[in-house]
Amino acid sequence: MRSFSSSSGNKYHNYYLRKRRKWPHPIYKQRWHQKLTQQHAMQNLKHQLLLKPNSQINPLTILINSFNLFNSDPSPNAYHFLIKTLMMKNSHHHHIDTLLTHIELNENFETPESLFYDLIEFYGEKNEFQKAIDVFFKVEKFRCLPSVGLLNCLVSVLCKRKEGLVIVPQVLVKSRLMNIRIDESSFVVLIKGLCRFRKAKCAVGLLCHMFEYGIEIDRSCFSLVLSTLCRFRDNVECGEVMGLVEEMRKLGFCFDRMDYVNVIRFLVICGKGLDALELLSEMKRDGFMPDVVCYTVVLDGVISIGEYECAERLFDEMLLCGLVPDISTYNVYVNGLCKQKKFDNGIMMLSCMEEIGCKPNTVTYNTILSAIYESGEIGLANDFLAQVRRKGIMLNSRTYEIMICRMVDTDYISKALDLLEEMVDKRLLPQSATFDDILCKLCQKGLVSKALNLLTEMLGKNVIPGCRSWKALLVELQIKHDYKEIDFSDMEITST
DNA sequence: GCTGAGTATT
Repeated sequence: MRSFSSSSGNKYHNYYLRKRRKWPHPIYKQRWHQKLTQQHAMQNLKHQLLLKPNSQINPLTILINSFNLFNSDPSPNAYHFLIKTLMMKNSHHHHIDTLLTHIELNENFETPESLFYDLIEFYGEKNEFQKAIDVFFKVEKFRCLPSVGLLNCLVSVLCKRKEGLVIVPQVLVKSRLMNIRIDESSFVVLIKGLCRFRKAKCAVGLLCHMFEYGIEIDRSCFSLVLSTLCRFRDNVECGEVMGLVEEMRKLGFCFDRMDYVNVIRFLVICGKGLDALELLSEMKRDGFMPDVVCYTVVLDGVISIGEYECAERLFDEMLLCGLVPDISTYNVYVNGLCKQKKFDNGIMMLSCMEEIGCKPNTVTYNTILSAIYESGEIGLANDFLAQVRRKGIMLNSRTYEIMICRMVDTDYISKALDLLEEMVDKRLLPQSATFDDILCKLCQKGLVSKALNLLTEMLGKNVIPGCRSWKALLVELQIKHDYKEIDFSDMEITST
């Protein structure tokens, strides 16, 4: 009772009366009737399509007949439905054009934009970009007023492939004739497309344009461009990348945690460990607490440029912050010790790591092993290797490659051959470079028949040498024999 | 609230 007399109840009551007065009974009823017949016709259409899915009858005829049966005109929805059905059938695509021509010339309804969204995406998936573009520029002939959303749909379809991306500027220029105002979302689509193809520099250009035209720039867009810039460089020098980054910051882009990490990693890759360290400080000042991964990246950066004291300080700082170094952090740290030839400290670190529950892995052992080999202390290297083997640590292909490389360098070719065999027996695939090292050495020493034997054996195990080997073999064989006399028959390559 | 897309051997 109370709700009936409430103001909201009255409002609805009045509204209902108004509606009834505005639309007299008969028309209302007529509309309702029209809707119902269209529904029946639609059902009939669906039934017909289901009944004869591979019918040779023109789908347009089926459509018209279905609606004629109920004394009604085909609705835009019916066309849309039929076209969508045809899209799903590979052999029926050619009927789509017939239907479109019919809508264009023989119908007079305003075609819903959703049909064109579907069409553009459909042609996009088939990589028929020109057809997608044609559809877009013809929508007005279908009495449809295209929105910026449809343009964005077309642009995003084009941005899926490089050959589409290059047509986008022309499409945008032409779309101005249709009175479509591109907005923030259009720029986002474009920037995403550019970043997909690593065109970070162009993307920065677009950001600047957006800024000039006062279009609001979403920070995720900035972040995407930044990470693309840092990851793929777009053939740009480190300094130029940093210049672009600076430009973005001038446009008002504030780094968040991940943005800092991306730029820091980039600086490390460029060999600018100290700049990375500086940015780490800035990150902290900005209120972002670096995590273990971030510290590890910077630690790696300063170690690779030989700033070992810096590295020590950074490591301590990380511990003071309460962060727990992980295996990668320790590996980077051990690498630093090894670079300083502090092998004993490195080996001591192994037991420390065990104690604190961060077991060294193959990377840790490889780091130490290869550093000792490199230093020329073969005795120490062999002792260490024996220790590692005793512990039952799994050696990986990298370990073998370190050892083989060293044996080849120090002319212990038979030892290298043993290691290669052991490696292959353990089903570890040597890189072609490692195989090349041995083969070239054999050729160099004039042991061509041995090289050929090894080649045959390895090819049998599906290990393929690189071009360095082939070159060395050909050179050697050419010197010793006439080219045509060589019998390659037992070295036939069956797989590549 | 938020953390994500990021780390180690040449």
